[in-house]
Amino acid sequence: MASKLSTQHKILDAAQNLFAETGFNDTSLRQITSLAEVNLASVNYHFGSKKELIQAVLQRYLVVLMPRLNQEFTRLLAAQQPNSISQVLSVFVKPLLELNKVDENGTRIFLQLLGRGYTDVQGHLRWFFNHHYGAVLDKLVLLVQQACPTLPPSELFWRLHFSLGTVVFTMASNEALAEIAEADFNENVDIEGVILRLLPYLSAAIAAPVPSIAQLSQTVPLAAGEGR
Amino acid sequence: MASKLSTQHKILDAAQNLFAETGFNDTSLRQITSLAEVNLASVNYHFGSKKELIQAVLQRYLVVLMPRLNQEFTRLLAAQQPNSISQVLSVFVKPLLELNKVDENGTRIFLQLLGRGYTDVQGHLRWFFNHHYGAVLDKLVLLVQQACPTLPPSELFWRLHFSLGTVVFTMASNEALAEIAEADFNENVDIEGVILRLLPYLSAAIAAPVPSIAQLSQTVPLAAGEGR
DNA sequence: TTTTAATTCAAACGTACATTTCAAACAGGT
DNA sequence: ACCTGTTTGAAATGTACGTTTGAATTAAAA
Repeated sequence: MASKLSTQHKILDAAQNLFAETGFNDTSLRQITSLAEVNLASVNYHFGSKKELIQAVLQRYLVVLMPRLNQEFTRLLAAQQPNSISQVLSVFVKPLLELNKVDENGTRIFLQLLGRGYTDVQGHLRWFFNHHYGAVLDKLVLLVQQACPTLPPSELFWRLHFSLGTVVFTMASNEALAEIAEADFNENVDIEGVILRLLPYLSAAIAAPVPSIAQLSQTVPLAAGEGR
Repeated sequence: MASKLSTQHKILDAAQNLFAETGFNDTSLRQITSLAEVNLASVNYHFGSKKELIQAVLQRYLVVLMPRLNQEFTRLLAAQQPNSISQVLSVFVKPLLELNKVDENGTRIFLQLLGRGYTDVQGHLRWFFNHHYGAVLDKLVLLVQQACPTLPPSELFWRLHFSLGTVVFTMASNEALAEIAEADFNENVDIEGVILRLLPYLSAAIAAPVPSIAQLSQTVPLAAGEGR
């Protein structure tokens, strides 16, 4: 402990925590450098710009997580019989929790950052992500398709994004949620506990039956032209 | 068409669209007033501050939506036999779509604003919301409890927040998702379509079976002390 | 018409931001 | 010790922000 960290490392540590908590645009370089106890100019010296700092913060986790996920996906794809949706989602757990080796609270921080990347207006992040790791995600889509062969591709697309929303939002408000859960239900709720609760929820959600139009209009008797 | 709108109305219309698209903090009063074609100072004259403008934008929808939801919840609670989770979630659809009478695209805009309220750092919004409409949400919790009597209260708590995350995140990134869906699947993805897709997903998710510890460690053979 | 209040307007205020600059401090190799 | 390239430091640049001000304009009341 208390080992001498490089300026770059101190910046990355401070930046990730502030980014996760406040978002990318609402965190200033002044907040980062003052928390990191480094000079303001050192961010631009070491990373070039705020934009590149954001990418560097994410990259630190992505270079660990994505090869691990890729390896797991490849293993599952090689199986003879198709995997269940529950099996597919389960392979996320270990690689995600191993991010705690990159940094204390790494799992939570990374997932929060991921959420920020989607909700904040950061077009460069989406490009950065898809460009570097699009192939890995294609394997995931393929696995889910095999697990849920009756699901139309567009429905699968939406449900995967619904699920991303579940995870990302949960991690973003993790602190508040854990407090309430602890106060109201006397429950120990660390990040691993939340992830394990997510699995059955997401499995059932992704594999939910697709109702026909007829079934829909039965439960939701909505006249056409409801809008103005 | 082309009717003379009041300055306040023009500000609200411009503000809601920019807020929904870019977020609260990343939208400046200068963008708003220039889109509304009014003077910069008129925002502070009519609404007092940017913070109060944000609340006014949301309030325009909440005063329509929440009494409608309250009425639906009360009706369901009066039923003799408990309602299914699908029935409970279905009552959201009509009130939400009726927001299109408040403003063209009102449903989409309101849900996006709701998402922004949770992901942007806007503590005053969370207080504002819970303080004014907390009682309505309590009825929802009661209805879901009745629909899923085997679900432990703590699990229900988590799943409702998971579901909130799904909706909020989906709406926050609605634009990007709709673009991709249109490009990849040639699908018309209006807000009603997304809502109807959410219903079976959320119904199955909330009512998912709760796996025992034994079942969990079977699918996820994770050694204790995986983190640092 | 005159008076009075409500609204709009251009301009400025003070603050915070990302980024740049250039001199000072530091490092390792010779 | 001396040089050389790397890193840090304090200060300044220019831009954008929310908010305030006070005069000009409009609309309504008397």
